[in-house]
Amino acid sequence: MANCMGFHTQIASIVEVLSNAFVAEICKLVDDDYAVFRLEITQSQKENRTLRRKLQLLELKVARDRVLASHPSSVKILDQYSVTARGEGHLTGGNRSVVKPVGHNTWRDDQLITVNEGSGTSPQHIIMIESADAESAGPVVKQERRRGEEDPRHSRDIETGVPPVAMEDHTTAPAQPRTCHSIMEVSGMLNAVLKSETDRETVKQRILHTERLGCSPAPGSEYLLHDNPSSRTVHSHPNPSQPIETGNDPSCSYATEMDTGNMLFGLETPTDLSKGDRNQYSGSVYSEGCLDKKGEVIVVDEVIVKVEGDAPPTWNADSHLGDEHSQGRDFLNYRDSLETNANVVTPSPLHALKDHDPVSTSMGPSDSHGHVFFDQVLNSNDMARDQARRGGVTSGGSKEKRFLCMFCNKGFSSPQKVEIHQRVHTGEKPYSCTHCHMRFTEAGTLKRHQRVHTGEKPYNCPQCEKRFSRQDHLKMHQKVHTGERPFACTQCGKRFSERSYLKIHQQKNHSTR
DNA sequence: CTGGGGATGGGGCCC
DNA sequence: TGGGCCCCATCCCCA
Repeated sequence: MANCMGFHTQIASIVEVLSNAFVAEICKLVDDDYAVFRLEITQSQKENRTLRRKLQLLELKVARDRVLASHPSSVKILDQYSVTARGEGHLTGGNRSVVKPVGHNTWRDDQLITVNEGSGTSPQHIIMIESADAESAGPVVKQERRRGEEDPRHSRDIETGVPPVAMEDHTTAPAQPRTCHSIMEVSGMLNAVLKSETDRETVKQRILHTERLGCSPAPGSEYLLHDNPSSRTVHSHPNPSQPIETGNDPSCSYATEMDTGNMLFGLETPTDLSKGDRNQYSGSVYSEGCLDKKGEVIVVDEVIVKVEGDAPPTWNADSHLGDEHSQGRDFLNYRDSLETNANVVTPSPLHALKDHDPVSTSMGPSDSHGHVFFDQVLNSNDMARDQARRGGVTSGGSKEKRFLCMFCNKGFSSPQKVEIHQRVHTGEKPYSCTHCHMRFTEAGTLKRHQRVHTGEKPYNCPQCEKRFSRQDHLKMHQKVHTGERPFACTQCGKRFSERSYLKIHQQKNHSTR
């Protein structure tokens, strides 16, 4: 019996040893395969980066060709294949960008946009704007981007003249907000260099944070960019008082820090946080196809093309509209129209702003050449259309609208209104429904929504006793009884009670595409 | 199956 | 702040 027990003990120990060896072998195999797999992933990522660079190069060439074709004498394009050595005071790491000081709020001939890519091996491109009359050339938007080596999502930065301490190591500090940078220098219209910061905080909805960097608006500018105090954060610059390389420019300095990671161009949808959200931004949040401002400066990825005179802007939509989201179609149409008629400024819905923009026109004669830049935040052509149909950016109110949206420059009469409006761009939705996952930008919208849950329908049709939760729906419904069909199809004359019906009808029956 | 049309709900803005 | 208004997208029903 004792022998039997000992035998069993030996058997058990042998089985254990064998099983351990087996497990160890499996682990080894898994580790080996994992290493191979990781190696393959790394190689694939490298290939992706290489292809991406090639794609960018092609895009740049296309853009350059277009610019040269339209303005052979006014644009000088340089290719820079070497990384300029930077001094101690500059950012290190081989992937910084430098913004030349803006001396007099105007773009001078000798001012370069230098975009240095990290490896120093990929071609660099500088478009040097030559203006026959730089002082009158109007505002110029310069935008810089930096693409890092490890992860482009974390790699955008600006040359601020401060030590690189501000850079965050996102790989070692994942809790840190991901911060990417770009800069828009706006000179002319606001006499200001704008700096805003997109700071992907975990708090709330990745609200764009903005801060003003220690400069007051130029004396000539009576308009203020509203800085939402609720979303203001401390900038990561170690020395906030240290100005950006703007020299003694009395203008106001902002920088826009963008996360380029999860998007081609723009921000992630803010409703990523609430994945179930059926959000209208879902189709438009990546849409960069909104030219909020008139003008002749086109940002083409890493290239800034300034188009002078009344010549139409040319831009490379392919690099940004790969998915052709619905909201970007206007831009594609816009580009198409430009390509087919290179000398006519197409009456794009975006250009509608141009003619109805009291802000722009009130900026003084120096703004005769306005801006065209992509609102890289939640830019929606719907907004542009809204603005256009409401008569422009400041849409004709009698009140003075001194408080400008930092994203689209639309004017509002109070900072609170700007704050609410800016939620359009930031995606902030502070009001959440207690009955469902829906979130809203305004309290009134939430209240209205909650009737869905309560079933409250205070508006009843006097003709049919049908009840509605909203008055505008009742009003719409009453067209059924009145037979009112104010929207007529221009092609076939068919009339509809709602504009959206007409639109659908035209899309289905008279669409040219 | 398709298009028209009604209903519904969210977004945004003005007052 | 809330009401009103308009826009838009979507769902559903019906001819």
